[in-house]
Amino acid sequence: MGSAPAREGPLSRTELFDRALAIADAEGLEALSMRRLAREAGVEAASLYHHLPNKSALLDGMVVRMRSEMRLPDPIPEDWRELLRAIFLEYRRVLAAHPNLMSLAGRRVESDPDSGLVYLIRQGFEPEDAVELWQSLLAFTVGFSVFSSAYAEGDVSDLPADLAARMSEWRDDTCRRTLDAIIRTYDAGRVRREPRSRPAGPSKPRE
Amino acid sequence: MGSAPAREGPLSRTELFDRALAIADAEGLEALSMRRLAREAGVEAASLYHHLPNKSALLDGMVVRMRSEMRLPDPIPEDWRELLRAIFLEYRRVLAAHPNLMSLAGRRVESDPDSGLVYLIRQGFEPEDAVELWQSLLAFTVGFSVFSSAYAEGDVSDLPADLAARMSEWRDDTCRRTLDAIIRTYDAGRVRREPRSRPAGPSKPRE
DNA sequence: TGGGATTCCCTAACATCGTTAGGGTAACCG
DNA sequence: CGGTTACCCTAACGATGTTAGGGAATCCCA
Repeated sequence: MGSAPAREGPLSRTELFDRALAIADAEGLEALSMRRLAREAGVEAASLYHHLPNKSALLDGMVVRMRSEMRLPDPIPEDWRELLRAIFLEYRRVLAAHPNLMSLAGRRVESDPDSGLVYLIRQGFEPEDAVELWQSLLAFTVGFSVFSSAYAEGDVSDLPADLAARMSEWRDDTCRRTLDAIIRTYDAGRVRREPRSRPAGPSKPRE
Repeated sequence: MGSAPAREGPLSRTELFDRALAIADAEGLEALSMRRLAREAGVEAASLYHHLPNKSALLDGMVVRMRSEMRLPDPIPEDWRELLRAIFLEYRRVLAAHPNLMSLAGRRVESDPDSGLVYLIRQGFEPEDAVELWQSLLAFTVGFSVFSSAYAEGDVSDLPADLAARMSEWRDDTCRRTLDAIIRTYDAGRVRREPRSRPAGPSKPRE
């Protein structure tokens, strides 16, 4: 695995994050040690501590680095429901692309991408509703991604064999279907401030 | 912290799981080492390996032990929607009671409590729908619990202060509200096999 | 009843881990 | 020119999971 044992310039934090991510992707999180990362970077382990306070900061950086891989469709969808779906399906895609990082998925880290939140509010959501919707989508997406990664794939108990098999598949369809369910329900149940865009059916009041 | 340094009988796996859970609850997962557990059990570290193949098996056992704390209301709710809600709210309660185990919450382990699945099917769910509903509820519940635990509570970026504050609260209301949203949507959208119980509105076919 | 096998614990040790202390060299800046 | 900083080094500390090998007690069967 490419590691030039002779360096020229000094290291940078982002280089370390990249290399760490590569190691974890290729061989799992438990293969990522400070010594291993140092070797890969052509440096001794102790030198890393001039760039990082500790290993936890390294993991944080990897999570941020991973999230930065999110890409949204170029003409951003006009309909906010579609946008939300795009955001969280994309989040799932990125998480699924790094299954070895799944155990870090719940790790909260500075500058979460919640600028989408203010967008929701600008779309006429009451802040309370917007927060609940955002939290729900985030929780579901992360949870679903964790389960769909092979992260400790145990046997599925003593169900009828076909059910057991189906139960260990975590399909994109299911994820999308439930994301839609959450979005639509919160759309229908929210307190409107400024009416907006399309018909959207009779908004039956919540409860 | 109760640890009788002198043993009489031999250890049992369940005793080890109990003690391990106690340690993790009290001082966090990183305080739980094989040596520490051994000391707590009045035994030397190597002896543990006569009862457990490795530490991973210990963690598995702790997860099972934790799940066994789930209790359902004694007269089991007749309405299956209410039952589902009870099951997953209870799961959340148990998870929240062991915040230090949150990073293990995604760990799949033998004999998951999916006997509820066959119950759903017996209630007239198509197996496909039942699996998707179960997976969705499970994913959301675990995800929400992970986020609501303080598991690495970072700053909440640069939102307006009130929003940021609200965003780091993960309320039971929200959990229940979204669980209901998922349950209701799958109820309305499912393919019925034997008609059952209440009116429930026109079942518009999925997609 | 005797004796081998099994159960259960021990002491020691291995490699590896995150992290810190302290020193050296080169570059930069006044 | 001289001091400070940036960056890397070697060496070591304490702790981790795990294995090897041995010893005592207990059980089971001839």
